[in-house]
Amino acid sequence: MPKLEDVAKLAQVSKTTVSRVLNRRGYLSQATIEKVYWAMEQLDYHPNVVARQLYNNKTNLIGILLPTVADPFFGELSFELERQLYEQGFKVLIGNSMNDPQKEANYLDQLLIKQVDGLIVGTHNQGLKQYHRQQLPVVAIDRIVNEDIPVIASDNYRGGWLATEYLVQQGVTHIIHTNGPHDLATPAKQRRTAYEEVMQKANLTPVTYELDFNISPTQKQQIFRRIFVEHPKVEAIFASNDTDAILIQQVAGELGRKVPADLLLVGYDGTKMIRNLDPQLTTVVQPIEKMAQLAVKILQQRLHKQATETQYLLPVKLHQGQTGSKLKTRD
Amino acid sequence: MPKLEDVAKLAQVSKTTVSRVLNRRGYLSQATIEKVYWAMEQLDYHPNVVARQLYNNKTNLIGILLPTVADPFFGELSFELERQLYEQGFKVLIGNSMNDPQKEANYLDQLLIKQVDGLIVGTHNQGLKQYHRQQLPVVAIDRIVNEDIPVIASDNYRGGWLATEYLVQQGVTHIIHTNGPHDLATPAKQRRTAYEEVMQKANLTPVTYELDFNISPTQKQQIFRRIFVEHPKVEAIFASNDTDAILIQQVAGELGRKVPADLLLVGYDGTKMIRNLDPQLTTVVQPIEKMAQLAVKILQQRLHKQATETQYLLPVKLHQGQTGSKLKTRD
DNA sequence: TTGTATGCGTTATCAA
DNA sequence: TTGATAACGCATACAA
Repeated sequence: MPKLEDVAKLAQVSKTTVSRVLNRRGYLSQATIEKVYWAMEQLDYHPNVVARQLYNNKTNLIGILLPTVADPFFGELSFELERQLYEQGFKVLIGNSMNDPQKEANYLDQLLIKQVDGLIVGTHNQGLKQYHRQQLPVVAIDRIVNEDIPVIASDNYRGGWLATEYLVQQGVTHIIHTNGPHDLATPAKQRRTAYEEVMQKANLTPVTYELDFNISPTQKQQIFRRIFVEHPKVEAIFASNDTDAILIQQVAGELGRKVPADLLLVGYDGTKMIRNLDPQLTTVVQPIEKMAQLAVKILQQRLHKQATETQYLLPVKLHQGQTGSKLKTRD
Repeated sequence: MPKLEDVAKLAQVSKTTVSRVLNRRGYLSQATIEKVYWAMEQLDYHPNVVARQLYNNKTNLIGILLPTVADPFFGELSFELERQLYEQGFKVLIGNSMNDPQKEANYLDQLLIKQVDGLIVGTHNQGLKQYHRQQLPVVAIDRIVNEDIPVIASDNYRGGWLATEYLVQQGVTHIIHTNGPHDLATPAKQRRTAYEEVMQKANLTPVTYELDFNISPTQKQQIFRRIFVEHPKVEAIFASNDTDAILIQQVAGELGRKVPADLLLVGYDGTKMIRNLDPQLTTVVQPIEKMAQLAVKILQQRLHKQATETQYLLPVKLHQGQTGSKLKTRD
């Protein structure tokens, strides 16, 4: 690999001059500029990024820490984040904690130790005090990590409200909700809060099933079967994500209940992937692209030591497919 | 951020000694070792990775270049690759070319320029001679890039054979196949070859629809509708991937054809995501995890300048769901 | 307009 | 068993 010095020698100038040409700094005569470019081309020279990183004490690397990528929501989120960051000139180091606190801690150690300039986290596990150590700029997505870390989320309360209200308006009364474990500090809990409030306002009894994050689809199916056993009168289910909704639809099918005739179903997330695969699923759509966009913007502010809010809420909307209503919806 | 020198000062030894303790090299008295560890702890010292990279001329970074992550196959592949690489002590830089040659070239420039120690590529665009420049170790997955780059793929011919043969055995005769553009040098073309050979052997007429990679789901649906218009007698479709299969199923439904009663359907890929979402889909399962594993193993060999084969073929199997046969399959 | 010398944080060589 | 020093490749302050 040729280095600055080789170019300098070939162009018969000093390293400094080459560096200047490279970074377009200071005064330079057109003649030398051309000489240097010529030499760089001859040698197929490319600046050594690592050396630059050492000098600038910056890596231009952003770490992304997500619980999983198997869930389409996080898959799409990670994709969008990566795209946005790339456009801003950053490279991305991705870590999937797989909902494993140990694995998350490992990744974090790896990333923190001066490898990344900033961090975007969407992991569940809290208590990671290391986050705000070392002045490392951090932004959280959809997760509350820490007091002084800005959180980007969509309006989960509004999403839960929209979904539940929509079901209530369909005239059904036995509406069940599935959600994550209640001991987790995630904004997604507000979907449940909204669900319960809407239910109570309508004089209905809220019933929430809590599902652990790291259980297999098979185990989930078993829990969903239990819903129908324990609540045979169930008329509608508001699932906390689309994959669960689809699993529920299958389980319902097995048990002889057709959606939406015998069971109304509303999911959550509205990823492109699911909407391509199952466009008829009624679901609350999170603005994933905008969330990623905003996360990157806020991270930039942090990187430039600008002040930021502590929370950002993005609007959601209800995608009315066919699973949430017995009435024929307009096409 | 504390550096080696700070630790040295606090422990009252030289930088060299601290470095020795850090890397367990050379002779050291127990007393100094403990002194140094104590100092490192005091300062919460972590070695500067970038400085190490500069000295060693190695980044421990592997680039992954994939055409898209929206397709579950590549999504799962990228996830598995990342997991395997992480376990081997590598960090991963991911680039999604989005099937855009320009974007791929950009990513490549970024990655090649001495930022990554190796590359795993699964992109479509060939003619990228830069790949084998600079001795950079490269491994290709599911794509033929270049003579001297090892290719990891599953047995696409066998997969196409399994799918087509299975459909032929169902007694149907009008079997249509969808595949990517024929001018692309991908192993996936062998699915088509196998399809055509099996059809001809059975005295049936092969019909293949070619779909561009970067067209929208909506456009794809239109093409699929055309299949039913142009071939009203179609009894079965062997799609080149699962998402297409699912889109076809939807289009068929719209047109009043039920799967499998009025149309047999076999997909390709068998990702966990799709099998969770739609377990009844009959499909050819690619061993994604094993492919990732092997890719990383071969890359390691290349990194250590060991010889490698030029091609590696992994076995596939047919997942018999319910969409590929009118007969009731055993549960 | 261009060049010299120094430092970024680490590791290795050689000497003590 | 330990320490001084050079080197990795680049970019800047300062000098010319």
